Amino acid sequence: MKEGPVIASVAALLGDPARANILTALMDGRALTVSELAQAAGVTLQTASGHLAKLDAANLLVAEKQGRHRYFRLSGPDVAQVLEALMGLAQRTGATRVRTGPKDAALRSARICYDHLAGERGVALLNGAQWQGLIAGGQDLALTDKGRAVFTEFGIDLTRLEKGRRPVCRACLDWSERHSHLGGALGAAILDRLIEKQWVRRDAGRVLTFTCQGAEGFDATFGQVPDEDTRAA
Amino acid sequence: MKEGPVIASVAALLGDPARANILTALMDGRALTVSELAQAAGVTLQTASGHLAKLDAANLLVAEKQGRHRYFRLSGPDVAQVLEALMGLAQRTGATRVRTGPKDAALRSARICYDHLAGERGVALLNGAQWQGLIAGGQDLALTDKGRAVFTEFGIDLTRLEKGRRPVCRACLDWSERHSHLGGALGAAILDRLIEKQWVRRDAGRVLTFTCQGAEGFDATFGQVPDEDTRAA
DNA sequence: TTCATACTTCGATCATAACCGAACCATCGA
DNA sequence: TCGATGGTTCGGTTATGATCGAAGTATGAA
Repeated sequence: MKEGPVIASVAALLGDPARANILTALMDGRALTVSELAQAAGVTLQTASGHLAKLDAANLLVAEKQGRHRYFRLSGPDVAQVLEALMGLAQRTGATRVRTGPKDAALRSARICYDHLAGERGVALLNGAQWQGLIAGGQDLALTDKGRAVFTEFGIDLTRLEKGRRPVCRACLDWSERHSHLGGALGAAILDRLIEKQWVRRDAGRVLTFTCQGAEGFDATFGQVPDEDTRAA
Repeated sequence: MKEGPVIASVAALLGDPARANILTALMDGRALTVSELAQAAGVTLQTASGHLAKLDAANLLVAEKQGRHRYFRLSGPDVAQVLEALMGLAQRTGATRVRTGPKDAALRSARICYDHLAGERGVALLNGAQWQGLIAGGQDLALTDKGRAVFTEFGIDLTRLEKGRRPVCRACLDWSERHSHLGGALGAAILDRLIEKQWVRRDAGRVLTFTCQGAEGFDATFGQVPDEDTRAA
């Protein structure tokens, strides 16, 4: 049984600019309405409706109806990951003239990948957590006792995370950095907390912007530094 | 600048069954001729020629002429990785009726990803190497001193690997296992060595089959076991 | 109940691209 | 040099699919 047609059926869905724009608009983990997605894709409502029906039928999206509004979101983090992989490949192969504007640098620095922190900051988070012994296991990531203490102190309800079906710690390959950042339920919870503490704010699209205070706090909490005294702040 | 069209341009290339078959046929890292690829894709020579021209122009493939033969191979491991990512997404979203035949199980057990070991065995290799302290760093993988000794003893010329441009240790996400296996120059060298020692042989397509002796030797060398006494064999 | 808004469906248009037969070009070996 | 083999290019065919105007359905608010 050939694998080509299976790959092609998924890839063909991504191979239309309007549909790719729709999926990209959803990469920050939010749910958007048909109208919003039509606008994001630059097509009419009816065209967007047809595209969304296809993506829904293919289980790339999940739809929820709220009154007369129909909200769509990505069906899982692996969709975002495939999109990121394709962007990385496009860049490496020259399919995109890399116009290094401020937005590109911002995306590289810190962005949302589905629901967790990605980019340089995202990779730094995972590397720092491992360096400090909060997360162990290399590939089968797991919280250490020390990590449980630190993340609990940081404001994360670990027992709630562990009750869910989603793996707590999951390495998620970051294509702008070519290393992994932290996905999974913990990755998502950390991003929520960062935003809650106003260390980070959502910016245009998937861009995340650290506040000055937030960058300091982040580095102090998750940086690869001699940890005990710098974290007294 | 929207990312949709960039993603779509790459994805559209993968979205044709014949082209996807061509790329899949090259996923085991070999270079094949136009005729061989036409056969693998199930199209005529002239159709394959057109497809290959497109993939070549997009830098997804690299072509080499040898007399009247024209050989193509993937332009890098990230192409294989994108294909694996798409296969994983296809499976999760139900785009493939998972007919669990022996071939699927064999691919899951051990297969070639570009030029290194993937599947259960591939993940076990990386996990075991980290468990034994041969490779450190979680995400920024690096050889330890102990690892240098063990891999050298295993028959790998590390100084040659380090002279090349390719990173020695690289985590490569394994989509059948949802964890990373070991890519990079070391991953490739290990697979070469496994084949050389006849612990593994190439089988149909990308399937790798461990010999009995090879499975034992592999587990003894790279398994997550109390290492000192079992490795005396 | 009526009107406004969100969304879906239908039908027609039109551009695109995969496909293959035929012809041509390039290389190899007798 | 000729014939065989590998591969490219050309031209015509045909199926596909994105697009949008128009019309219809569903929901919410006044």
